[in-house]
Amino acid sequence: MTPDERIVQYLSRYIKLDKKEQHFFTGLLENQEVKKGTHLLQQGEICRLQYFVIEGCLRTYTVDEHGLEHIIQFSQANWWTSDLYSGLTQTPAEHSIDALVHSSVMILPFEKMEWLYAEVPKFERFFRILYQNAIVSHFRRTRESMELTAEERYLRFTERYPDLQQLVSQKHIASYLNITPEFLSKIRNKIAHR
Amino acid sequence: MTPDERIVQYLSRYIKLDKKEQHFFTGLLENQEVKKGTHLLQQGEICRLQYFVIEGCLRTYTVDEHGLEHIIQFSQANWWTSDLYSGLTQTPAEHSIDALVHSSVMILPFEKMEWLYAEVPKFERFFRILYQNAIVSHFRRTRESMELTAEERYLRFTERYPDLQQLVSQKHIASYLNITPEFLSKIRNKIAHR
DNA sequence: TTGATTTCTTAATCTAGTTCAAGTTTTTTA
DNA sequence: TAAAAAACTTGAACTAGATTAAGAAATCAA
Repeated sequence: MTPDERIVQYLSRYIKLDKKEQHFFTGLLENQEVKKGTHLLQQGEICRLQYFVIEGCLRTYTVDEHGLEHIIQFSQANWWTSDLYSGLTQTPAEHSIDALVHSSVMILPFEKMEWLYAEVPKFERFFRILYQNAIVSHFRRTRESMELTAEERYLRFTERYPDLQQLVSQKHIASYLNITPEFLSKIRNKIAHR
Repeated sequence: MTPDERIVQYLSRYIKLDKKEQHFFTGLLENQEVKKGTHLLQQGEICRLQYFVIEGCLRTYTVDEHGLEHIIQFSQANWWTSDLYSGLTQTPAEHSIDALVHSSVMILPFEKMEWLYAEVPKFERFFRILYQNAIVSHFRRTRESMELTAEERYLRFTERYPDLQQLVSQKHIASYLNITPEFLSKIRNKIAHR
């Protein structure tokens, strides 16, 4: 399947588009192959693009004032990512985005969004549903960060994303869980000897 | 202004509705006066209603397995709240909602949503924008919980919500910041003597 | 393929924030 | 308006997780 076909199939879970609408949409997109380590967005830049992952894995992260990286989100196949606030307001991004493995992404520029909504209002519905689901995930993450210990969060992570566990380094998982790599190592050791 | 007028005025920031559309929308709503302490949703129930705060303040929180409360969100005037996942899937709610002070809310039932979207598609746009903004806030909260110390989070909170600081108890602010009331008390003492 | 770099592990020491407990102030209720 | 309940404060003891450091294992680059 081509990337165009992949994203259209993905959309069909949420909205039904006719051929003309599909074509209009895919006409706004560009496919990009992204090598491992490539930066798609740097903190401080203005975010002009939204990324839809066809395959591979991206990370969205910030670097705090002590130089520590904090991974806010991993984005695997069929996930969208960008710095939404920066993209909407055209102000400098708080987040950086890069590829953790070789990836294939579709690019949808923010500047095309109002045109898309005007031409195919079904995309208002699509993004309404997409964002609705994203909010549910964010609530869950906030809840789990408040209720669970580091070990519990790690176990949830391995259950929820068994594939990610293989794909990305422990250092990155630790960053996502908001603990140090050293402490994650101890947690894993403890779990293994149980 | 009546509650109907208030919510219509609020909507006009995002979408332009004619009289007929306004009327259709307000016809789906009910106004409710909520006394301090009233439970609008209990963890475990199925969430059937969405609340829009006209005035007052609600809290959305969970109770963990140790019986500790964690406040996920405060909702003041012009904020929406509900347990979105429960409402969308009609499964038991993870969150509870109650009123921290006497409040006035508009109620929009989940079961009316598809009808609303069908009759007035502009509401797809409205909720798309609403959810978009909510995601921006969630990202910011996640980032701050990862990057900042308890004291820094408290200072941000007081800057961002100076009014809430007056309105709700320190116990609740501590819960929102994910620290104990004792530790918040110490932070405040430290700040005061500086 | 080897040397360099990065990642992971282990252990000692440290600290931000928790827990427990007791006293004080404020708010609620009858 | 008095008494009960809830919220806030303070301090001592504790702990989950951080920091530092050094070695081992894995990965990468030439």
